[in-house]
Amino acid sequence: MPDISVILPDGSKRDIPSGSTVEDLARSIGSRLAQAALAAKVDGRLVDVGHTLSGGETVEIITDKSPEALEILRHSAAHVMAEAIKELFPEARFGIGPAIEDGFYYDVELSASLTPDDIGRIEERMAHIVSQAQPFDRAEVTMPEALEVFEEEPYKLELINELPADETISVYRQGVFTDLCRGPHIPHTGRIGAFKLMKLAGAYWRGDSDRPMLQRVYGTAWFTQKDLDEHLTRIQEAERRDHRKLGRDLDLFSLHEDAGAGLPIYHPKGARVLRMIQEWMRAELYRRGYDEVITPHIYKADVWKTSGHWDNYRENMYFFQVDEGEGRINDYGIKPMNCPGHIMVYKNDLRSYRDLPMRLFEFGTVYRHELSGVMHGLMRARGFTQDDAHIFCTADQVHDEVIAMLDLVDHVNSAFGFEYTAEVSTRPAKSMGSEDMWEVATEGLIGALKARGLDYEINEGDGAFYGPKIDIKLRDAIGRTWQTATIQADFNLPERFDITYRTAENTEARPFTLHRTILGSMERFLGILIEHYAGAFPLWLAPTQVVIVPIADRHLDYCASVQQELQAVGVRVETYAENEPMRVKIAKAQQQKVPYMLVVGDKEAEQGAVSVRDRTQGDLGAIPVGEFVAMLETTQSGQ
RNA sequence: GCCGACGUAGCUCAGCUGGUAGAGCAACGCACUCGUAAUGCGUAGGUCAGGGGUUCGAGUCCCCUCGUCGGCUCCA
Repeated sequence: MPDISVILPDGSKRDIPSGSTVEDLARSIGSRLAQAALAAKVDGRLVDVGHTLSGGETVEIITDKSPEALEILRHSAAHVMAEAIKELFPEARFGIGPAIEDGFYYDVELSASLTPDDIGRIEERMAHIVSQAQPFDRAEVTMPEALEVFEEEPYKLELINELPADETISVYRQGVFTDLCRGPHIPHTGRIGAFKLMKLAGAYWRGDSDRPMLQRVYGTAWFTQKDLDEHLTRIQEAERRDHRKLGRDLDLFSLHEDAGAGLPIYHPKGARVLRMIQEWMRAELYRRGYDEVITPHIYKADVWKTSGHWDNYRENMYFFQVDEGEGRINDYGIKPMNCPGHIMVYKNDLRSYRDLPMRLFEFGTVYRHELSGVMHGLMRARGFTQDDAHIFCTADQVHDEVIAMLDLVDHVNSAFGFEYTAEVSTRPAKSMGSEDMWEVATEGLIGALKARGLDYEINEGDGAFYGPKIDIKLRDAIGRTWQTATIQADFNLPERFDITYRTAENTEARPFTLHRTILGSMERFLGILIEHYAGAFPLWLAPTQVVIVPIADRHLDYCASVQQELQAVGVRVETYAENEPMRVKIAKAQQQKVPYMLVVGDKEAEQGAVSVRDRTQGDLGAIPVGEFVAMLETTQSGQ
């Protein structure tokens, strides 16, 4: 048989007999590689190890070391789960079952709801299937054949019917389960080293709330038990950091059924942290040419009619009626956004190009009636405070304004130790504003990102109908991403409220409006910070920075004088004066994640000193009070 | 809003197939006055989320509402 040759990733050529598969190639290179081969990338396209090579391709063997490997494994695990479900529930009809970050899921339609017991049974079946090392068999079929194979699978039929008529349709079979699938898959089910089913949820078919709701089973899969264990440990770590739990343990905030869902109530310590962030932010904004405004929480409905909220956002708003006397009844709406107030400030006077850019900011508390199922502690609430600002500027100022915002984003994120990425969303199908405006605004955004050397992804057509936007996603201490800052151009409001300015040529022009938040919502940002720091706020944010721990009652007087001395220089300090052994007080302060504990006994009282205990480093020994204050100042100025 | 699970003391949880509610921590009181992560003893604390129903009897079974959790959808 004549040889063909393929190119390996290192650029070398390798001759193999014609008709060889990827597996044959791997074996010809080495038996270890043949053992390790999971799939391959042929000319950049992922294929199974059973794929027949035709010669001339560039071939990269995928092993469990490859970046694509886990995704392939998890996709295969989804098929194994589907097989198990089909064995247990023959009436099951299948939707889709992709690999996702950290795992996979499969959507199925069943006559009855799955229970946690069922999950256990499915896992057992899966373990059995894995132990059998069932091969994944690939076959290519024509459209009519595919329609026949899946005649009892309405969801699969829907997917097939949407494929282009000339598409090669591949199906994969292992055991009793056959799936419409592009592949590739691992060679056989035995390669799934470790898996676990994680949770059950409802999911609309194709994400459409008008279509049937299927049952979604989530799982995770890894090459080794060790990897799975580490994954489970990471989940535990995330639970340990959960801001809802820490918020209670650290006495930061609470949520009350009686008060209403999604309405966080801040306790003194939570309020203190929030105010620290706001004060810091406010100083930063003044420095950057912003002016603070304060606007009402409610407006007459007419305002919301003008702004468009009445027509487009009403179901998310709280409206109420007020009897103003003599039978006059007015509708009022609670603000879900701060724009109208800021616009009114702008509109209050004639504006000239000399006034621009005008940067108005507000810590504006807004209320949105979010769907009942979406609330999540501080991260998703119905009442929250945005660090909101609107910049009114001319077209040619957009670029510099956006650069300034990105600069602020960078400053803020690095102050808290976050890395971040940017995404640009462009014009959607349904949108307003001229092509020209979109062009200018989108270029302004992208140009600014480039000027700052920030990498970004583009979400084509994902912008708001009123303008393009940049979203900033930050990455916390354990690698999770959160959306916080958003920078949006808005063509809608200037139009609706008919705001203008006088140009240098004494003509009337419409300003550009840029809407932006840097922290997003204070609630969400605080929640992210709590989880990022696992509750151990850095010194400058810690609600209590120092706890004084007297050893015995006779030291209380001295404690009071130390406390006064610290308070005098603005240190947030408490004394644990209750009648407990000192070990207990230290344990409590550690649990409260207080940065410094000052142990005070006979020795310290005599010498005018304090024994400093750092929450992470432990006992640092005794130093004079003045020295401790200097130490705090040094640490704090690092911020 | 939709699917599923859940809601017992301030917190974490126990309470089997219906028979009149329990622990640890926290709180309060007393004793101990203590040297770097939890002193001992005692006391008090619950309309078992709320409402309705089934039953001789409901924390336990059924229905509704509210809330929480995990997803979906939404995120002008």
